[in-house]
Amino acid sequence: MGTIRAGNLYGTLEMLILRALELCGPMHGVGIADHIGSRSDGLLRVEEGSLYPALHRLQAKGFVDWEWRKTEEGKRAKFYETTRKGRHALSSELECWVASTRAMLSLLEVPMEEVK
Amino acid sequence: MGTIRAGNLYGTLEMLILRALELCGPMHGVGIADHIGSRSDGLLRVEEGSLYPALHRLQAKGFVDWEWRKTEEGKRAKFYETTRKGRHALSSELECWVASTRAMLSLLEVPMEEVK
DNA sequence: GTTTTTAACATAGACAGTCTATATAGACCG
DNA sequence: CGGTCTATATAGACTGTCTATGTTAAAAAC
Repeated sequence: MGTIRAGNLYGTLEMLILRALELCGPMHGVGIADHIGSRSDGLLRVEEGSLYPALHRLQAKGFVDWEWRKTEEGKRAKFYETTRKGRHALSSELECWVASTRAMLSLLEVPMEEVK
Repeated sequence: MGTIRAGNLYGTLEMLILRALELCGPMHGVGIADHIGSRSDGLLRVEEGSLYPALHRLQAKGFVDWEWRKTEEGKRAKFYETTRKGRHALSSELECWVASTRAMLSLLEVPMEEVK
């Protein structure tokens, strides 16, 4: 059971990005993708073709801001951070996701030991 | 926070159906949808336009069988049940979903109390 | 200081699974 | 027999992902 099948991020990517920014502070696109990939042991992989459209949607909704900065290697990159509005949206989306995940775990009768 | 937003079932519906059949025995389409809806307190709602295509996909893959029977109200309905192949597929899909959910919970830093 | 390589951003197009809306068939009822 | 209800069915829109490819600017190599 190596990598997750396609479509498994569906509907959760914007939330993952917002939360990563909220928890870790400003990051650039590739940094966010790396963060998600490595902190999930490569289980959750974010492709560039999903990442940038998601970042643009978040920006269009006013959930993130960005500015050009330099990475540690000296490359220019857009560093994103959440806005107040974005954190607000994240909070309710997260609540909603947790509720539906709880419902799924109950419906599927997954023992809690397997989740913890 | 009433009903879950659109798209939240994405990628999990076939698993939900298979698991419902595995746990509760043969059911017909509407029965499955009702089961999922009521057992999640209306949080997870399966629309007919999602349900039947999913059932057809499951059948095409050989994961379910069906036969005409009568409901308690005497209406004819297709009663579905899982095949051996379907239970096998369910088991690995479930394992995969649990793993990615665990990764999400960790990434999002959701306290376990909120899930249990 | 010119060329090559690389990191980061970007986008077009395919695809899959959901949703909305509508349609059909059979059973029961008056 | 016409009306209503239950269950199944499907067309078409929409959304968010993926694959594949392209662009830009800075660093590295020479």
